[in-house]
Amino acid sequence: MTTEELILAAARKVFVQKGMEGSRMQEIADEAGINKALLHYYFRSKEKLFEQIFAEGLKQLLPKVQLSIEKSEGICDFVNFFIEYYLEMIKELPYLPHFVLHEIHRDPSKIVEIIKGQGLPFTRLQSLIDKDVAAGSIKPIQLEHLMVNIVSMVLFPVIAKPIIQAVLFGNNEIKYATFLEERKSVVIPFVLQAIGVKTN
Amino acid sequence: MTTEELILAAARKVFVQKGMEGSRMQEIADEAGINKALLHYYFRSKEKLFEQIFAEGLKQLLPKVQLSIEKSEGICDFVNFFIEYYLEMIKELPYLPHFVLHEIHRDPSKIVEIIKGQGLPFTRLQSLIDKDVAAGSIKPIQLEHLMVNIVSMVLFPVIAKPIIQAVLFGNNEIKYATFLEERKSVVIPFVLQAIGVKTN
DNA sequence: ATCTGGTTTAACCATTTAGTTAAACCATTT
DNA sequence: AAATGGTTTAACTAAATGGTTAAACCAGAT
Repeated sequence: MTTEELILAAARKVFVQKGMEGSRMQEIADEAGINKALLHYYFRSKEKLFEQIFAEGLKQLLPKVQLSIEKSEGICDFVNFFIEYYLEMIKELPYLPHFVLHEIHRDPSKIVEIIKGQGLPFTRLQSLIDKDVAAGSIKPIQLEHLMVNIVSMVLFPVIAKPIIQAVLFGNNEIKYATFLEERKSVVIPFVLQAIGVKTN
Repeated sequence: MTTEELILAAARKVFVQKGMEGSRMQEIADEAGINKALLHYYFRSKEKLFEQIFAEGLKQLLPKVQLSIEKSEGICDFVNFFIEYYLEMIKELPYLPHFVLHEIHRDPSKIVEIIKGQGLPFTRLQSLIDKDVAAGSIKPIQLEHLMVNIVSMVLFPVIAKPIIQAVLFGNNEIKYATFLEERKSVVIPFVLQAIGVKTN
């Protein structure tokens, strides 16, 4: 592992867990097992180092949408792919959503640049909905609300982990983990039923 | 307005917007129009002042659950009351959810104390569900998943405001505001349909 | 008027923290 | 083996920041 990769890995760990303002360059240096001055040698400033971690994080969060839309033949497919992908991702990177959301909240201007050129294929998704509505296989629903509903139900449970674990599961870590495991088999039917897909 | 209230109002504004780590005592003093030393005269430390704002914030977020459960005769009532209450609250305090979530994430031990003694009436809610399931008016669903689904769809849209506004509405503030206004009339039917309540 | 005691301020202190510098290190080339 | 040049370090600087202190302020009591 090169020094640069070492630094990035350490920065990722610290930044994602504590955020830009909660992180210290010294802590990142310690985590990487190097001198603090080396951080500045490889990445001029804290801001520059942070940008890299943040952009990388945001990019990991978005392409799932694109892929899910492209793979889908109908809205039902999309719901399945999308929820499955996202739940898979947060299992591996549970801190990512809160990190990205918090930093965007701190400086909303950062999205603009990164999202520019991403150009998600919402028109295709819209036509999938239109087709299914016309066929009478789902009830009419606004694309934006459907998207937000799904993303909410997938991401919020990890963003609010501490409070959910405390309020609903008496701070029992295992019960919370089980709960997360169940999400896939709960959220998919929940959404499908909500948009009026006939289930057996 | 007393000096103490002045400080609390300023601290609320700054802390809720920038979080504990992002806030400076000087900024709070400026916001309150007083000397920085006065903050320490009234509230010994940043930590103490913050605790007060945070506890107050968390308490504003929870009682809605209690009230909604107590007022409801069936799960359908609950869904209506709960969603309506929360959407009303975030209209007035849109920064609160992100603030509370972020600070809990930073130091999860804080919940434990505050939630202790809150004792939400989940057993009553469970019996409401059981009754409606037995009567065949709704499909079986786990209380915890239903709760999380609803809270997710209500709170996430404000937590993720910047990203939703950018990705879905081309950063058009008004379109986002309209979207939020529509949530009530979208989310309530969405949930009711999802749990199998017959709608006309 | 002046004494008293809570309130407010300006000036200060100690620590933390991002960032710099100059020297040391070390592999590769000559 | 001496020179070269990228890499790493220890020591340092400047600014920011939470917190303290001693004096000034000021309303109400004496």
